[in-house]
Amino acid sequence: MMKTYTERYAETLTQKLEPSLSKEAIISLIEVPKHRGHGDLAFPCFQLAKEWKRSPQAIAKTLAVQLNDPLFTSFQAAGPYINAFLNREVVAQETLTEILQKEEDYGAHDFGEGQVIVLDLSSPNIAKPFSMGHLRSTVIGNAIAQLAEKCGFETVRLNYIGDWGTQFGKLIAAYKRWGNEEAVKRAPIAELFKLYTRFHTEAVQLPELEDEGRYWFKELEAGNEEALSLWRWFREESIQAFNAIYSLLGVRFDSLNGEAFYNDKMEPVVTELQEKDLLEESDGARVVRLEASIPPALIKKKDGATLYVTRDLASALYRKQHYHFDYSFYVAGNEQTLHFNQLIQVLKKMGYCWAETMEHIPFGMILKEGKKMSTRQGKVVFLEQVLADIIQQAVQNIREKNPELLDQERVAEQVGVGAVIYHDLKHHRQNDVEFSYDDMLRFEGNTGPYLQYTHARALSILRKSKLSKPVYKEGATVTDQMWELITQLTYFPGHIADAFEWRDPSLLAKSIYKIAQCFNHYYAHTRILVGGDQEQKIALTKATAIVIKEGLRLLGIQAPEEM
RNA sequence: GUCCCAGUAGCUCAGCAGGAUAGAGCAACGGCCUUCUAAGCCGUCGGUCAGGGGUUCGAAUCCCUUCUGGGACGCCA
Repeated sequence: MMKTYTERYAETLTQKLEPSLSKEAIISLIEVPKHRGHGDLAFPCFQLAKEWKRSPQAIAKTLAVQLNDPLFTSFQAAGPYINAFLNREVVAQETLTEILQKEEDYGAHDFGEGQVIVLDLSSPNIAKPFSMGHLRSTVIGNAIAQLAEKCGFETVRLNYIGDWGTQFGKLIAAYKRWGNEEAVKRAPIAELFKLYTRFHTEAVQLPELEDEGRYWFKELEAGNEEALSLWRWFREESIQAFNAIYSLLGVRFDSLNGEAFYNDKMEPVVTELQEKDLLEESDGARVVRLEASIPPALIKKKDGATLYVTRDLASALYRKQHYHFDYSFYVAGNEQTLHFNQLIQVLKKMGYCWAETMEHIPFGMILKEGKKMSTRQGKVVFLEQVLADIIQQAVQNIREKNPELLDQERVAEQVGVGAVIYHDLKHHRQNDVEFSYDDMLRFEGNTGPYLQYTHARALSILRKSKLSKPVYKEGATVTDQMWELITQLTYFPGHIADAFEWRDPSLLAKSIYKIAQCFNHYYAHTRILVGGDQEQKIALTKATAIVIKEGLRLLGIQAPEEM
């Protein structure tokens, strides 16, 4: 692990610098040079220069010759830096042995042991299409959950389905006017969405439609059997359709408790707020006032109906009670930042200090031509369609490139889905992502299929070699290209911890991409099954395959053995 | 109007708890399949890091400001 090498370097330096700089200070100063010629680790001498009132160049020069550590082959002064060069043979041996021994456990941490994280992710709305935005929440949330598990946490994945609200009144009204059972059964989401949008377009001309919608929602809340059974039916059909998507994406949930589940849990919260004297009246609505910098949280409408925050308060309390979480993550869009701030603040005012452990994990929107995709303008893109198209593209590629491949459909699915997931996760979580079909249908360069392809080729070599359990023995020449790759492999465990700490799967995506890139450089220039040092070369290939596969798994992407 | 976020190569994005020559992918152009899968590899082209101030030995990175784009701002979720 590179961190330990940094520590080793720091220890060596500490012996010479002890009174002026502590080991911790030295560790934080050490950096990985951008350019290979500058070695593996660098120590800048600017701080010492200040303290010792000598030029950093002079300090580097005198200090470099005093350093000595068998783990390093040399310490070179280069201007104001002391560049350390690791002993490649030793590091290669240590790292590859560790990977080959631990296999998919390589990169695991234990700092989360004994702690529970609940994650709120995906949360699609029934009767609305599963959009690219929900994809982000699903895929980012799932990757963070996997990372958490890799760090020792126990996780609970919650899908807080949007299965209640005035839109169901509208939907029932629309169904009763224009609906058709067969059509809904055939394509539930598309059909329900059609009804929903038709309701909105026709309501412009026919204002009484709105009243119908309100009427049916009231009936629904009052427990009208006809309304309830339609609601249950819509919900079931939608969930089944969502499940098809989830199974393609390889995401499972521990709970599907949606908004409706909390219907009977909100009144107690309102009562509690009242008892704690936190509710105030404002323009007929009931609100909780927060710090001046945050607008008050609306708990009840003028007409007494509850609101988003109310429901989330109820769900937060329920989740704490039910799962005893140590952390609670909400993977939801950037635009909901204010809402989650309010939620957490209200809980704190209620005296629940565990609200501190709740965290909104925001992500950027998917844009089309630089603008938000809006349902109204029909700009929304159905994930189902995207997945179908992309899998089709993968089928075509396989036919062209590897027609003898067995199990083509399954591999096409893995590749297509991998492309979609990776395309999403490679971007920094909080940045908006420009939606581009062309980009997603591209399987070259920094893409999921590139990583899968690299892995498949590595396995292909391993299949051809007769060594099933290669061992890396010291003594092989570590070439520059091998070294580049090995260095990247040493970073992997640290990158996993970083990705978890920053709640950002893109850090892991970058790490694997870099590994794959280095392997491809190496592979293109070295014949692995020919010539000397064969076992070492095979060991390196195997270690690379293990790490890429595990990295992809953490992102929620499968790694086919052939493609 | 108030508050947040972003502006880096033609396009999509990295780099941003300050550090040595600003990086990928795509697109364009030119190479590499008689030997481990060409979904690959190698090379060329391409940047006043939005503009202006400041802090610092040193700024794409931190602070201020202007411009541009986006989002959030009480009865939707």
